[in-house]
Amino acid sequence: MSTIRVRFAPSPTGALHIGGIRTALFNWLFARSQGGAFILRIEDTDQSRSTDESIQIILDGMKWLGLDWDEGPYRQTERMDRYREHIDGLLKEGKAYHCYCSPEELDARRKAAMAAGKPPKYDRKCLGLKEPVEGRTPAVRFLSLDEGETIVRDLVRGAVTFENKQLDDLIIQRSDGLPTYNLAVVVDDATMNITHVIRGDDHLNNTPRQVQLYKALGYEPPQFAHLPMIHGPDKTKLSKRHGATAVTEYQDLGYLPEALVNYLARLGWSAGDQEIFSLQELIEKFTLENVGKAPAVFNPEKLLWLNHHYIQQADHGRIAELLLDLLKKDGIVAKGNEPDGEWLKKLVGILQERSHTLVEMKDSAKAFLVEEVEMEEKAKTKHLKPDIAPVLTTLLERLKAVDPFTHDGIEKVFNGMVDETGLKLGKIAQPVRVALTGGTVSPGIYNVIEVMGKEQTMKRIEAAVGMIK
RNA sequence: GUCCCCAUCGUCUAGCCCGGCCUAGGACACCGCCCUUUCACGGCGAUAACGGGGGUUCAAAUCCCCCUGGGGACGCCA
Repeated sequence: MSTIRVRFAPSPTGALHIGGIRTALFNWLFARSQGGAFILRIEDTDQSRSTDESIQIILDGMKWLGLDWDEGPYRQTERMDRYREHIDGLLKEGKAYHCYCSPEELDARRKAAMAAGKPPKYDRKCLGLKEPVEGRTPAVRFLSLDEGETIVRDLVRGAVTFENKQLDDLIIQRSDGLPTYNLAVVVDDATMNITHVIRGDDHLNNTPRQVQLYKALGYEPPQFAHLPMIHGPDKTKLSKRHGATAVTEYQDLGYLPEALVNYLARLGWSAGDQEIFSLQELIEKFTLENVGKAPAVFNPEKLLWLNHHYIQQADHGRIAELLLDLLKKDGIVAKGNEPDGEWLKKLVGILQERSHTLVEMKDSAKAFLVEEVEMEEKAKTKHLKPDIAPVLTTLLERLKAVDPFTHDGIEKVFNGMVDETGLKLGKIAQPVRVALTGGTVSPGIYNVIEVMGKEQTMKRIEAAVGMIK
């Protein structure tokens, strides 16, 4: 039994897309669950669109999500000799031929065919050519079968039959001498001994041609598994116009990698009723049999719910570090002037359960870190009225005496105030909340006071009383 | 237009392969109630789906056919 080898083969032409990383995840999960190898290969044969920066984005994204690879990253541009050999071989055996048609001519003929209701297939104009065409560098086309049918046995879809006459002679080498995707992918998968090609559904139509190429080249085709697409709310292929689709965007939006992984895993795959999976559980439970066939609409709300879940679960220290990064990025915390680590953990502790993202947490944390609170006008006029000033002043006095300055002691002071004044707790708590945080929304007021500390609490309540007068 | 794929709550899905246990289960969202010092969290509850038509069968969400609908591919992109 040969070992299982799978690969993720992105093209470095921009952001690392949600759909792409989902494909990577499924490949990775399959490899890890089967004890196979996961190979990373960069498909950069299109030199006009590939960039090193994009490669870095791919590597960073995969590392962030914890998808480690066993081999690579290989780059196709480093394997040109291999492609050339294969192409020359096909040429020699008459399984490929030179084509001198220009892209413009081809485009015109393709459109004409479509308009006439015919399959937009290459007309083999150059097939019988004996002499080179003057002044043109040829591309190379693969001579495909025009009779019979090619059957793709797909692990998620079953047998898919294509009539060979529908398939045209695809270009395997550009006129600039570089191989095209269809050739490079076949040569690489064959020579890298890839056993399972797991990729997006949008490649299903390429598969019969690739199968023919494998055979023409004398290779055994691998097993195929085509994953359903991820759609936007309008049920079309997920793309930029649907909003955040890049992995880095989710990172910036304050999502935890385990939330994204968990969410993506459940898009097109399931294991009974289970919703929450650790990476380890995913590895244990992942099978291609449980991959669905229908496309899935990307649902940001559910991702948000998962992110909230993982923020609750996460270690306070880890969240504190991530939070600190965001705080610095926003200039709320200056470099060299970081808050105490233990204190920050306490802050995380009270912010955690109401934060769905790290960015949300950062916004709530701001009031605890700035020198001067920004007062929301509406909150101020509603809660900081003259009649509350004496209450705040009394409260201030009593709070001053609380020692240790912790939740329970603070609570006693408030309860005492409620008993004496006959006011409802909310009537006292809200003004204090506004005084301390500048707004009407925050964690429990005793927690806020404790974490803010005696000094800041005094200062801010005093300032509020001053503001009222 | 041609080819290919797909079809269960608004969304992700379980069930389908091996028909009966399905009065179709779970989750997100939404709505209601409870908890409550605000906002959340949490708890409880409700609404909500087998696209249509034909078969096959004692019995179909499950098997077959057609229709419809949706998607994808049709590049010297990957």
